[in-house]
Amino acid sequence: MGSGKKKIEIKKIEKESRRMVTFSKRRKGLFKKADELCSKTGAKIAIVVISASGKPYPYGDIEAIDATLNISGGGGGNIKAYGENTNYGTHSRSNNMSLKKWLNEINVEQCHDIEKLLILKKELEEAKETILRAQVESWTL
Amino acid sequence: MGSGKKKIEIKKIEKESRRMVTFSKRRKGLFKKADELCSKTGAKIAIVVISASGKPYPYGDIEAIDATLNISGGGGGNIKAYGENTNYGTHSRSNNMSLKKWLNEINVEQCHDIEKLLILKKELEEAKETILRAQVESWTL
DNA sequence: ATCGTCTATTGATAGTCGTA
DNA sequence: TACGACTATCAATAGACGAT
Repeated sequence: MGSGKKKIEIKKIEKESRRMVTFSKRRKGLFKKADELCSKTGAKIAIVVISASGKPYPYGDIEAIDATLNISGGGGGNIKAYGENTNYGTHSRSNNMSLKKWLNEINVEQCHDIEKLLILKKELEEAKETILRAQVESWTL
Repeated sequence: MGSGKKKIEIKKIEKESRRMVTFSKRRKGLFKKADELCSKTGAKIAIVVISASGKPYPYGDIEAIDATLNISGGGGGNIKAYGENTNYGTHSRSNNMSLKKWLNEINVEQCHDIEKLLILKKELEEAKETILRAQVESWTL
């Protein structure tokens, strides 16, 4: 049997493989939490998680994010997300490249379709709650 | 004594006051989860939660998001986040108004210093290990 | 009211094993 | 190698209460 959860460790996980497993599990859990918060309170949530290896995992409407980036058009922007301090270097890329393209470029050789399928699957599952959602939409936003 | 957690209800919470309480608690929980995921796996996370009343609660670097929106400049953009289905209407606002300004306008009476301190504290803790690069541009709300 | 605290109860997950 | 399932164990939290 598994030994269950141990005490919470704030420290970073050393082993690469185990860290990936934890990342996968917790990312899933985080998105689920977002689902619940959304469903129960009618909140709108958008999340972007970037793995330690630099792979992006968006939650929410990718198209909208992408569209906004496209609207942004030219101009370089500093990429900054939680966990990346101002003084420790921000990675910049051209705004011309949309997030969508970026996703495609980076994920070519790694899990790309799987992720899309998972997202699609999630959306399908969400569809079951569409009625509730519609109700939620009409709240106040 | 409290009756503890009941079974999870996917339904929206009816009562206004109770919904706000739940929103507050769960938003806090969501951010904590993000903290843990970030600390343990070195992931970069950016989140924007918009309450049912339309109040934004960002997690991550607000400045970067704001900057990007500013770069975006003119042009209206559709605000779309999870929980808002494509077919059920997208809420739009002018991109001319930066997120920051929007935050100021809306959160004048409610934005707490505690939140800022927590974020700062988090960033300081993270700074110790920040080597990995994030690559998220920002994204809209 | 709005918030923090407490507690019963549910939910999330670290580690292990099985499968592809 | 990687993912899925399982399960012991810890974490999150709904509701009640008290403080502000």
